[in-house]
Amino acid sequence: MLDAAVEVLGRQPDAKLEQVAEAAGVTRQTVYAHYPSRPLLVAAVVDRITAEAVTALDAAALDSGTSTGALLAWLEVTWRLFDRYPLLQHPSVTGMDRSDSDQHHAPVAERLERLIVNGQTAGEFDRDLSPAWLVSATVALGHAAGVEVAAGRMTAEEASESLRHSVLRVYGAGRA
Amino acid sequence: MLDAAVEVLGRQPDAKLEQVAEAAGVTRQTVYAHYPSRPLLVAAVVDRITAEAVTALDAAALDSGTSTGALLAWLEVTWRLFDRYPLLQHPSVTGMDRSDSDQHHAPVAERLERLIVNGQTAGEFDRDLSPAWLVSATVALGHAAGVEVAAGRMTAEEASESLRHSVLRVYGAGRA
DNA sequence: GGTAAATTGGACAACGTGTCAAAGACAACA
DNA sequence: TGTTGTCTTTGACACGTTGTCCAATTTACC
Repeated sequence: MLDAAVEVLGRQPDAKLEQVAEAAGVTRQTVYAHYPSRPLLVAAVVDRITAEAVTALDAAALDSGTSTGALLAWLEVTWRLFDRYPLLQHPSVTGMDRSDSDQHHAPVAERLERLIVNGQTAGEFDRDLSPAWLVSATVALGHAAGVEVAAGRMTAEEASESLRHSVLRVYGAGRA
Repeated sequence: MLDAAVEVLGRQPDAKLEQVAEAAGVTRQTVYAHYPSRPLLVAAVVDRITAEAVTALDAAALDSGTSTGALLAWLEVTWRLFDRYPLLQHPSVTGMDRSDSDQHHAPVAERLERLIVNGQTAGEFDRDLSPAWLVSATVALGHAAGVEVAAGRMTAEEASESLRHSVLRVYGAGRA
């Protein structure tokens, strides 16, 4: 049933609980029996997607090779997920950060922060922006790229390229 | 009465129409008489704020001096507005972009795009990222900085500094 | 003063969320 | 076979917000 929720809410974040229930082959009240409120359900969905992301991320071996390579791999993996699950761009998730839970997608951000620190101490990335800010900036730029694509103002390739380019610049990477 | 709406919704984007009406000294139905739906009302509010922004922007004489200076001035002005009106960070406005109206806050983005083009042709900014993307990236970074402050993870000064630093890097400015 | 406009008050439908209680299904266990 | 406990279903309902309608009333203008 979480599967159904991931399927429905992942693609259509505004779907009503009734539709989730229907997709799961159950009743609305049964959904409530498992997840007391909508936000809690969404949180569970995000957790599941996060787990998927972590798997993909760890398969990408971020700790080997250059930090720049790892960064690009991270962008590649998360970029794919963002376009598979529009939910991740949706306010109900984006806005979730500041209120109660940073813990949900934390593992993903954590891996990024780790590779940033590696890159900074290795001298690959510039050291005068804090890792925490760079994480936020990276996510923000990825979000922007996704919006451009969704709005039809850029192709997925253009956006992806601009994103890589921009992020590398913010990190102060790629200078001799 | 638009004044009241700006006051209330600008600071508290989730405020109910009743509160807007109360602040305006009228009834809920009277609000509906002027603005048929909530989205239309917030659109009007955004328009008003945009006008305020344009005034401030034009007072800053963006077309004189270096493009870098103009960029920093643009950031300064919009940064101030973003923190005076949390509504601008709210989903109802942020999400408004992609659906129906880009025209509302367009003048602000347009001025940024213009100075980007100036900077690029003058060789002050790098030319291999499109102005349109740089606009989106700038707004996204500004948004991220605002969120960091709102979440208490950075002070307004730290965020503002990181924002300036990051934006300049994305633009490819500040290199010998 | 009289007319047209705007405002008010009250009531109401629609919609989604969340709650509750009672009946039904189904397994495990004796 | 019967019983117990859990999970699901069904139907109903409260609640809050948005949006609509209308008759009565105030306001403003000529």
